[in-house]
Amino acid sequence: MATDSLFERVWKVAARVPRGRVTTYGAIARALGSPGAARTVGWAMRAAPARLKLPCHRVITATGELSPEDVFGGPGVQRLLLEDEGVAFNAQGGVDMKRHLWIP
DNA sequence: GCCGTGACGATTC
DNA sequence: CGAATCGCCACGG
Repeated sequence: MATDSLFERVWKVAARVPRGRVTTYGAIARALGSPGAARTVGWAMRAAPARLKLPCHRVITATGELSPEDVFGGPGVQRLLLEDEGVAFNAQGGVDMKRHLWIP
């Protein structure tokens, strides 16, 4: 363990995201000291082992857009999970980051 | 050590 | 306003 890779750091931060809140890839990357590694953060999420139980559904893009639904096992799954936690959505189908954006 | 790839981000057209 | 493009960084082969 102790793999100092960015991946593990991302997983650690993502696991700290409180319920009912969401964070962005760029925010995590920036918290890790790599503001331009937003893509790498998303990549880490995709490679995140399910056994970590990471609330990846709470990690969205800076525009409030959610991740590919296919990855969550079905369309609207991520949105349902967030709604269940009390997260509000815009008419555009995006998360209301102004109220739920959480930064490590 | 180089190339390709990718749950992004911001800018430009 | 919507779509397209470039740029960013890190990992795997």
